[in-house]
Order: sequence, then C-alpha cells, then structure tokens
Amino acid sequence: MYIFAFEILTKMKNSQLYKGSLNTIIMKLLEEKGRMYGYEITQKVKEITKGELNITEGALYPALHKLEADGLLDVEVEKVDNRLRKYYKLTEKGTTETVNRLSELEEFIKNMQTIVNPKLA
Amino acid sequence: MYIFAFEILTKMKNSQLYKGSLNTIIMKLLEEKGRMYGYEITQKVKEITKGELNITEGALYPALHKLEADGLLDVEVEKVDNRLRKYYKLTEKGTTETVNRLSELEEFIKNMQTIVNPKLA
DNA sequence: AAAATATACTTAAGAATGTTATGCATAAGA
DNA sequence: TCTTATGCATAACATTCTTAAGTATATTTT
Repeated sequence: MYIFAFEILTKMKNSQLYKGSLNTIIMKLLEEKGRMYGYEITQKVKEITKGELNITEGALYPALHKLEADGLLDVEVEKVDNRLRKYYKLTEKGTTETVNRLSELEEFIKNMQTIVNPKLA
Repeated sequence: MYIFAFEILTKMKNSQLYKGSLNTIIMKLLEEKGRMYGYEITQKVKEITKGELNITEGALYPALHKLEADGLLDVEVEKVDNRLRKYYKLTEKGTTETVNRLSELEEFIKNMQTIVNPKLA
C-alpha cells in the first residue's frame, strides 16, 4: 500500500494523449484568468484534472518561452515574497489564436468521441 | 479556387492535438472491426472524421509495426487483386490493453472538456 | 495508349513535443 | 535542521509525427 502511494506520487506518468494539448491548455487558462505565472498554471491544471494531469516544468517553461517568442504571450516579471514570478498574458495575436485553438480542440474532442462511440454519431 | 482545393488536398495539416492518440485509434477500430489493413484504417478514419484527420502513412505503418512488436497486434498477409495486404488484429494482450487505453481516452476527453468549459464541471 | 490517380506497404531524416534529471534560489513546515 | 513547497531554467533523451522518397499493381481519366 505504501509502495502504491509512492508510485502515484512520484511516477505518475501522463498519458501520451495529452501530447500536443499543452499550448492550448495554457492559452485557454490565460484567456480565463487574464494573467498567470508558470507555477500557478501547473497547480491549476492539477486542480482541474483532480491530479490526473501533472504538467512537468520541463514541458511548461519551454512552452511558455516559445509562445512568447511567437508573439502570442507577453511577460511581466514581478517579485513576490522575495521570489520571482513571471506573469504571462495573451497578446492580441494570442487572443485571436486562442479562439482558433479552442475550436480546433472542440473538433478534436468531437472526432475522438465519434471514434470511441460511433453509435452516438 | 483551384489553388484552395489544392491546398486542402495536399497540405492538410493535422492539428497537434491528435499527437499521441494514433495508437488508441488503431486499437479501437480493430476492436470494432475484428481485423483491418493499414490503408483501410486511413480511409476509415478519414471517413469517420469527415476528412479532418488524415493519418499519414509515415505515422501509421511504423505504429502498426510497433504495436505488433509489443505483442498487441497479430498480422496476416494476404494477396488481394495481386496486391499485398497486411491484416492486423488484436492479440489477447492487445484486447486487454485496449480497454485500458479507452478508459484513459475517456478520462482525457473529460478533462479537456472541463478545461474548455469549466462551467459545466 | 499514356498519364494520372488510387491502392498498398516501407523507411529515413527531421520537427515537435514531452520526460527525466539537474541546477539555482527563497519560504514554510516538521 | 531537514524536508517540502514555491518558482524558474535548461540539457539529454525518448516518443510521436511530418515530410519525403521509394517500390509496385490497378483503375480511371485524358
């Protein structure tokens, strides 16, 4: 039982299914919240998915940097409690792109549901 | 107009969202159909998704080979109309694994829906 | 009849995305 | 004091997929 809990806490491997959805998740959260910092995003996703999706830092931070480099995000550095935070928010271009990504996501979900359950199509 | 159609037919780029879901799609289709060959799978997926998801051969065939190497699929070669076909079907292990993958997929879909539309959670 | 498209599979090079691991630094709790 | 939490960065590696090229037969179009 101890071993099992240990596995859950340390070796939780995200399903390969989430591959490719990180950017969309980030952008959607930013659209909602206005602005967020990296660590906050990881916690929020963990909360929303009840611990099922744990965004790794090695995936998140490079993703944020790339979205910023692509002009979809702006960043503001702030010091809170003597620790750095990098707040990200959508640029105008990012806001437009988020609309596209979300409609793509909805189509994707619809298609995957049709594949899982063709009867309901 | 001609150019546009040309773009659609040749440059259709699948959303990154589908990354990671190919194996699950293949296994689900095989669970339903009993057995299928590669080309048939690409056509079936295109049909189901109304052309939105086009599985590329460079993704499909290596994926089938790996599933076979992992003992999840069995293959039978047949000659139809003087052309080779490799029919794949789930092994016992593959059938068990398909159940797991499908429940992972349903969880994934549920989580993504919650992210897109937190109000409905 | 020739050319193009469809059927059918293979594989290599490279891109994109993510995991794992490591590093740095401060705050809070046991 | 030691561990956990907060907060960010990045390099090495793994996985998955795109792009592109190759081989071969059948069918359809021009």
